[in-house]
Amino acid sequence: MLLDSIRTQLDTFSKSEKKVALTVLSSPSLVVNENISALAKNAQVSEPTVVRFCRSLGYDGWQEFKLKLAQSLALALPGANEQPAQDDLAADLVNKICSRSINTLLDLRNNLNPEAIQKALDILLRANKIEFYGQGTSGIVAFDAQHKFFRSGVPTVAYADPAIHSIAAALLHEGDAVVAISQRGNNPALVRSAKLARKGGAEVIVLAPSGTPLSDVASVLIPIDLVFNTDPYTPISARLAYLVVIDILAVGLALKRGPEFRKKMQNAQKALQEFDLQFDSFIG
Amino acid sequence: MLLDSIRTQLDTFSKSEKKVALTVLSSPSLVVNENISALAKNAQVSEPTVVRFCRSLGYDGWQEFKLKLAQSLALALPGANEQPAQDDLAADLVNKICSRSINTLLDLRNNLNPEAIQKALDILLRANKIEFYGQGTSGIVAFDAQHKFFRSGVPTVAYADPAIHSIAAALLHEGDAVVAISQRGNNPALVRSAKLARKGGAEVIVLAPSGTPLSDVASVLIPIDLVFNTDPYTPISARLAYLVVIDILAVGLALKRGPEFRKKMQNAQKALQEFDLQFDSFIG
DNA sequence: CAATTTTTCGTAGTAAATTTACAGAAATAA
DNA sequence: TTATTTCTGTAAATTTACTACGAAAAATTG
Repeated sequence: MLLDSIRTQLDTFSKSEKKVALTVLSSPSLVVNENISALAKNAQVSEPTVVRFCRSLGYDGWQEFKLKLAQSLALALPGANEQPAQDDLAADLVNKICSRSINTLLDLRNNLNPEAIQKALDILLRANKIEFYGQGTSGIVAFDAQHKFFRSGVPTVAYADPAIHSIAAALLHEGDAVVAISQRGNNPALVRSAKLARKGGAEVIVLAPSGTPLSDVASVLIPIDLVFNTDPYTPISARLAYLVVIDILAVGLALKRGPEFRKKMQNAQKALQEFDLQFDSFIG
Repeated sequence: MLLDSIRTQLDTFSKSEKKVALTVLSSPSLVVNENISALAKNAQVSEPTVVRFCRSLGYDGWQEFKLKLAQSLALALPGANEQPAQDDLAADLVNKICSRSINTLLDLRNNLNPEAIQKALDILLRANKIEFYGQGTSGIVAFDAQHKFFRSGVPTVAYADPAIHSIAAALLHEGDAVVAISQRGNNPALVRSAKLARKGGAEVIVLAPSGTPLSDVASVLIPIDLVFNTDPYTPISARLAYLVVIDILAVGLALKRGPEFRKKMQNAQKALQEFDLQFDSFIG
């Protein structure tokens, strides 16, 4: 969600740009229906400042920003932005959380940069070894990634412990790749490990919001600009976006590797089935 | 859908306007990304004709039309409107996998049984202790669940090892709850542990496809009937559905527990932030 | 079939909106 | 303080969208 992304980056803006940001957040639909001078007037800044604000967010200018905002607002499914209330029936809960998750992915689909994916895939394809680093929720994403890449026969590990991944990072060489995952992008241990990895000559693919400390040390940044919402009632649906990006990378790599991979994958499937059968007879 | 509306009105347009209409229909995204003169050139008409075309559709002019079209496209699933560029692997990949994931969740929203959720929540609310069992991919889901429920102050553990969870299951009593997660629903170890748990008096919530061995031993079944696709190129997006169901349960439980929970959650957030700061100064 | 009216459409010009260039102001560092 | 960098607004330039008008084409009528 674009608005979330603005909210997250609020502190990275300058004083005047922040005025613009707050105006946009307080009445986004007004922004979509008006032109740049109306917004400038509303935010009590000059028009160029509005343009600079748009650029800070990574857009070409006002035009593109307005368009993306309009799209983002259009995606807001009914109920998706409402907080589930206490007396909600289960049905309502199901609706709201599903809708919110769907929104997150719709948003991802519209904003995920294919070029970044392409670059990341190039690195992964050449890598001798792939390591996934993440902590907390992102640690789970890291393990999921490891699980998925491992199945396709690529040598991978995942670390969720800061002490461990900093050691691991120091041992990397040229030709190795790290995928650093963080939903807030400001985990100091992770930033440090990413730096270490790069110093050793490894490539670092970062999955994090743009404009964060972690994103700055990336060889390739895959920006995921969704809010890390601290409201406890809000499910951290951003995590879904991360998982889908991992899916994309895993499938992309598999496709690039071609038939060799397919065979390995089938073997893995087969091994799993045989295990089940054996186990079945074992336990009776 | 705006494009459909253009298609139906095709015959009401004049000759030149029809050219515009056909151009828009053949590559809508081009229209959204370009300006009026690009479209005019592409359709081989003059710019005012494009404006007239927009007016014929009932819009104020090009600006409004473009905005509405962009919104309309944001909502539509891609592939329906455009031919995916053959050489652009990354963009295609992003689209396909996102769309597939979105469809999975749309499907979930339509089919998830709220009554089952309600029953599961009742059990979880009463539970003294909650254990999550799952293996392989579902093991990651289990850990994710543990992570989420743990944060809300509910005593929970997650096991992904069959040997371990069968021991754990044997130790459960009345008042305890197990959430057994399986994407195929036929993992013998998991079925066995579920049976053990029930024998000890614990309630077992099952997340699995209906009609599977695991679903038969459930106190409450939350059926997730999505295809377990064995095609190695297909990401197992069913996993997303499981994660969202976990979200629903976690949020639902949090809501039922009310403000007491909210406080605990805030404390957890605070602890995390303080840890970051400490760690920051520690590593310099 | 010619004359007239109506509709369609492009050229050229206008108005508006967005963006750039630049310079002064504010903040930061030395 | 002074120097340097960063921010921000003014004003000018450019791009973009739109209007006015008239020519061509089509439709209507005598």
